[in-house]
Amino acid sequence: MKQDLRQIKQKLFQIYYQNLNDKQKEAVFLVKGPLLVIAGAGSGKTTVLVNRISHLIEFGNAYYSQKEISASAEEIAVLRNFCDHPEICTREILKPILLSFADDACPAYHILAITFTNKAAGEMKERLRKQLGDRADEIWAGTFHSVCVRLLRQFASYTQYGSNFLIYDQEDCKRIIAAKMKEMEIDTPELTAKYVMNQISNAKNALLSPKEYESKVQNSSKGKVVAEIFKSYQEALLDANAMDFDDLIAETVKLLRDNSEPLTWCQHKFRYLLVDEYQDTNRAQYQLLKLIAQGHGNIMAVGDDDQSIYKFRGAAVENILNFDQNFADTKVVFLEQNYRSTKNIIEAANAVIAHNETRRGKKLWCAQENGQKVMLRNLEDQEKEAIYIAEHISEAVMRGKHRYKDFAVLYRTRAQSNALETIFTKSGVPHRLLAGMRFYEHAEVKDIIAYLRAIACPDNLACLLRVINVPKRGLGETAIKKATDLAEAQGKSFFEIICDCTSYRELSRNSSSFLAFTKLILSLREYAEDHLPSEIVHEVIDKSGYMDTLLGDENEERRKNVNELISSARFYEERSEAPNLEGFLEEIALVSDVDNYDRESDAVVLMTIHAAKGLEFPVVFLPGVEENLFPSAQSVMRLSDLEEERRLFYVAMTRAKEELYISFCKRRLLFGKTNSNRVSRFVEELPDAYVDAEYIASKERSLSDGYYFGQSDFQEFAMPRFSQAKGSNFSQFRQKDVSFQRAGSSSVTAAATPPTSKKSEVFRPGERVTHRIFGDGTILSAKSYGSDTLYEIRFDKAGEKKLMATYANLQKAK
DNA sequence: ATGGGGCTGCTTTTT
DNA sequence: GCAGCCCCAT
Repeated sequence: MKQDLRQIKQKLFQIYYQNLNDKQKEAVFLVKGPLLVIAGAGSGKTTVLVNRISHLIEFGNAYYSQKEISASAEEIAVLRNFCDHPEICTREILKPILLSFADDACPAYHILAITFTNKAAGEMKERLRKQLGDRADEIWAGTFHSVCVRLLRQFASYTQYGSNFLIYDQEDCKRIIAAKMKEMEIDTPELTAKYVMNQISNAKNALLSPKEYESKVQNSSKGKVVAEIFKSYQEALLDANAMDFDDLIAETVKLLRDNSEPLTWCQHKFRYLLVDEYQDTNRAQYQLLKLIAQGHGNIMAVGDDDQSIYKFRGAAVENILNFDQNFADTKVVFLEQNYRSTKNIIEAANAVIAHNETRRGKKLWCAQENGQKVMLRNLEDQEKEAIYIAEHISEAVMRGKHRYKDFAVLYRTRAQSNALETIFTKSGVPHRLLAGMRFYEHAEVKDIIAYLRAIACPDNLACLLRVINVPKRGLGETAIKKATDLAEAQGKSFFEIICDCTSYRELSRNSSSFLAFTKLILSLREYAEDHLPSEIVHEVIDKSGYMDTLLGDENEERRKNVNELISSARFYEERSEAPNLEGFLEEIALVSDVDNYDRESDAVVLMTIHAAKGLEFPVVFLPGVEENLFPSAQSVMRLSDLEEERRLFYVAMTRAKEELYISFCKRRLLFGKTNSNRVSRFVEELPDAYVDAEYIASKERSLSDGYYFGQSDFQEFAMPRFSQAKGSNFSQFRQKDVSFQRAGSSSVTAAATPPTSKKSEVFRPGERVTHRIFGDGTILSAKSYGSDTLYEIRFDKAGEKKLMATYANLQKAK
């Protein structure tokens, strides 16, 4: 009987979550102990995370609980009846019953959910709020960095830092490193600030202190120099009471590793851990999770080893590959059903990623129809490629098949966006370029923020130095050097010294400039005491003289960005209970970008593949799929790098829901040089069965100079693009590609012989014709354009169109 | 102290 | 092809 009741309980939970598939349910029900969820692209992992959290809060371990359940025979009969008739079970009916099975339900404030982006955290909170109401706000949901900041401020007394420490971004850090290197007179050309910064970041990810790092690199002269820079860099940060992004994690690990009180606090506070995008965690982040999960072991990691594309930033794929070794008694659930894409796309992506050796091994499947094959296209150069994409989009929009916002163009490097943007603008295709530059990285924005920081903490040298001569106040390098030297010698802060500059003979020459600056900062600080952040920004621009640098037509973009900053301050003020400058600065330190991807606006999206991770689009274009570009030239030397490129390609492919267009060029202008690259090896890995390799090499008649009309005409001259598909299969395409390689760049066009396009038949007004895409129609007019003819045709279904005869490929209607 | 001119060197970047 | 850096002339 008991056994029976347990089965009934489980069956009822199965019904309650009938919108999830079996694997997803498994990931929701297995709440105790370590769980690894390998979630393929488009497999509904956010749904799983959200449902798991609300399940934890409402039912705890109810599903697998061995807890005694008491029920009368009557009650059991009722429940059994529900089991037999799932169709009558609404969630409202089931919920009170299931609540009576709850075991060890977990209050929301005992749950820690970690994501990688603020956006992901926001989306998760949003969905949780829908399911749980206000309770959702008690969940600790945030990025690794924001969670660490919270802990570090709370337990600052255990660290070397004050609780109001600053967070330096990469640019701040690079400046400091570059300055230190200059100071140390390092002139080894291969030791760039960038390289050193990377080394230091790696060391911090490996939780090495400057000292430990030094002893590790004893037998490398380069390493020894880096160790020196690392040491003085770390001292500079500590002096300024500042941490870089890597410190936020590493310092938290140290805090919990070396102090039992904060550790115990965390372990009691966070009874359940959930980590999203686990494949992107680094070694320090793993250590952090390990520390917190120690004891209860309730950690759930969701991720996809095949989508690990941030190794260059320190992500350790091993974390997800070895999760079951790192956490004892791990259960693993594979989410392999893809709800996003059609079969051809999924199968093609599966085939490509199967070439990777270092992976768990997973095969996506989908219940959707085959859909269109993956379209492959070869073009002359990046401009023709961009025109091809623009045209295709225009035509599809014109035919009413898609809207602009259904399209995404994803590329490997940002440099590729130029050609695309230019052509899109010329041809009137509405588009938005994503992440051109991150908002908070614009110099004008950073300048103003530095002012704000200088106001909030006038003893912070870096902020003062950034703004002391912006706009120009006649305080150059030498004047500043004198003041910093004095500060050091006197054991006073830089700000104190320059306030008191009349007392020092060395500073007398610049004393009026120094005083003007200190007066400015002091008055701004006074102003800040009783004004809102947005007002302070205004005041800063007004009183500092920064306004002058924003005037004029050429500075429109800068003005826009400053206004954007003011808007974000206002936005912060609206949401915050007690808005103040410190709060605003805290918020923007960990938010790199105003999330400006507006799904609603009807425009084609252009972005890097990295930026597209996690997103999906009905139609995806992947331009520039060529050797040396994708995979990038630097990545082909090492297998692990090449495999990361393949994962990137896999991520790109799996963004597409319905249609995927891959293209590559015969010639490509990159870094001011024209190259001829072979088609990417990844394309060769696509099985013929899923690919439509229409190969219209130099038959870019449509793309020849004569074709390209101005903005408004452009969309009118539609033409079928895939009319030559018959008879050109993929293998054939490969052969042609080889011959092109041998021919060299001079005879590119010659080697790539187009399929012969026979001269079109001539039609007269009134005649019935058939078009491959638009179907049957009647010719309205025929005008001669040089050697070609422009038809006006009224199609029965597609409406009136203007088409050029040679491109339209019209047939006499039957 | 500052601005212009030549030189280099270049992926990807959730925080 | 262009941005960011360094050096030199003002």
